Amino acid sequence: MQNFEVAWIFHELADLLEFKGEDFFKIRAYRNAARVLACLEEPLEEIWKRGELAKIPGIGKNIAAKINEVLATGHLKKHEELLQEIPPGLLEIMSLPGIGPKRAGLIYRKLGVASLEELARAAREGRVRSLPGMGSKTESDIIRNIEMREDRAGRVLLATARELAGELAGFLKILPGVSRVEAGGSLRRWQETVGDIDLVVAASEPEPVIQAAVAHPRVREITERSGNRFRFQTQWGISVDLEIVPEELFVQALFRSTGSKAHYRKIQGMLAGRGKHVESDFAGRAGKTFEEADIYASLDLPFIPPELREDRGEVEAALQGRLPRLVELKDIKGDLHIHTTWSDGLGTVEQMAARAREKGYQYIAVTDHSQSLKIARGLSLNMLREQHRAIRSLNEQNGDFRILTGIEVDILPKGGLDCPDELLKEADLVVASVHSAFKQDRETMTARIISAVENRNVDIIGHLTGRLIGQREEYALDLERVLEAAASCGTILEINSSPDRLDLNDINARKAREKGIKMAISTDAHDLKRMDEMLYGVSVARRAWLEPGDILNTMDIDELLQFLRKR
DNA sequence: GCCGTTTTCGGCCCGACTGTTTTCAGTCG
Repeated sequence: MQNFEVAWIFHELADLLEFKGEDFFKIRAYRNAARVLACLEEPLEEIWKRGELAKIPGIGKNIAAKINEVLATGHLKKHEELLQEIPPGLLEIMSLPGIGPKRAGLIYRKLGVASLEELARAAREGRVRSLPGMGSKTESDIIRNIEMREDRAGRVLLATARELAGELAGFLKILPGVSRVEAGGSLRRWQETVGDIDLVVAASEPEPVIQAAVAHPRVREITERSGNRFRFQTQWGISVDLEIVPEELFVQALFRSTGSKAHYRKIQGMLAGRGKHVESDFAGRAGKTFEEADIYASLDLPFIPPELREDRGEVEAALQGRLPRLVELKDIKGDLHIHTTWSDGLGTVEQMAARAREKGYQYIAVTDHSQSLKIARGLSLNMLREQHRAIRSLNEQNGDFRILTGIEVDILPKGGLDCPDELLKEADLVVASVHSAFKQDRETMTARIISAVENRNVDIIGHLTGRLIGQREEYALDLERVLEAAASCGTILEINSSPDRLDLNDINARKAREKGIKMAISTDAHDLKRMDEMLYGVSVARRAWLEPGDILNTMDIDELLQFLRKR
């Protein structure tokens, strides 16, 4: 069992207990445990075998016993019992924005509604507004949010899909007779969500591959099968399409699988114009193998990276020799949005810095939350001063690595920042973000954010649109005006690498680039593990056609400090 | 539930917003 699978049980347990109206602190303890377990770097089973579960911070005697039960039996009795008692659909209802345990309970008791589907129907029929405390606005919010969820039904976050794809590909690769395995499709193009995983396998014989795949613990059943293609359902609810081809056809199969359809068709058309075909002209044979670059080269085109293959002008740019030199993970020299134990992070400043060093970074910026964000233990002004003193003294000890003093300052509902300008001025780097009053109207929200963009002390605007993929829509915002303001003030916009944020997204980041706005790719990490998510931010930047020069944190430390001073 | 200790209980979490009301409960970050 993977750590996050154990964590998930406690996460769900907390939701179930919340529905039952259990003690707040007990629920918080379970939530905290789920978070800590999901962030562990060592496999939980190892810690368990050493008998050191209760040594994990946030895990006491009781939760340790429950983890023991989960690892020994594969499930948790208390969790299963609650699932029997409470319809699982209620948890989904509770996860809708604006609906918590009380309202879900009310909806269940008064309307007999226990699933999203039933709730959508009840809302459309105007039955929800009859409940105390709920009116027509709540009703239309419910409908909108359920529709948003339906839109992405069956789609999963890129990071989740990549994890599963990596595990399956690693497994298939070592089978006898298998020479190459790669994921194609939207996953290879690094789309923010994917509908299913496409794996292309080069193997001498398809049958042994499929037999082995079916035996993999993550695989539930084969759902379709035609020729050399197999579709199966996994334990994670993600479908996998497996295409098994002889090695000489691997590259063309991968190329086709990668798509996008529009890009593929365009290339196909251009090849046809030269009397060529992907299928017949790029099948390898004895002494001759092809790579994707050969397909492009036959059209006198440079290799087009999968992230660009969306038919958004990449073929035309390639024809004119104007393809960007896309930013790469190795261009990144530091992380400019990091939380620590001073606010709601799980790692200390020293730990986060040490990890950054291991990654080969030259710097990080410690940007803990500001005073108003109470739930995240936002730092009081005095604590902030104290933290910055502590960081300066740390910097004196390690000469070749720089920790920037910073803050993620809240952009307050009425505009203005949650920290006086004198203090912001002293910090090396200021990220300003919205964490409250998401439902303001477009005009108010736009003015609010522009007030931060125009503040001379603000360097970067964090997660600009506030969306959480599949969970929360972006707030109402005149993006065009915000971009204009950022361009004219030289304010930097963040590409937040969190797999459920990816905010700015590819489209908006490309717009920003066209306006000459610089961007910072940051993880917003709250623990060591999530510092690894930088690659997802980089993938957004690549899909947005960004080059190293567009990105603030590709700068060396000296260049960065000079740049920040001049702003 | 966990944690820490002033060592076995008391503290941990709080203010603002929203949609509904007409004074506030529920939700959120």
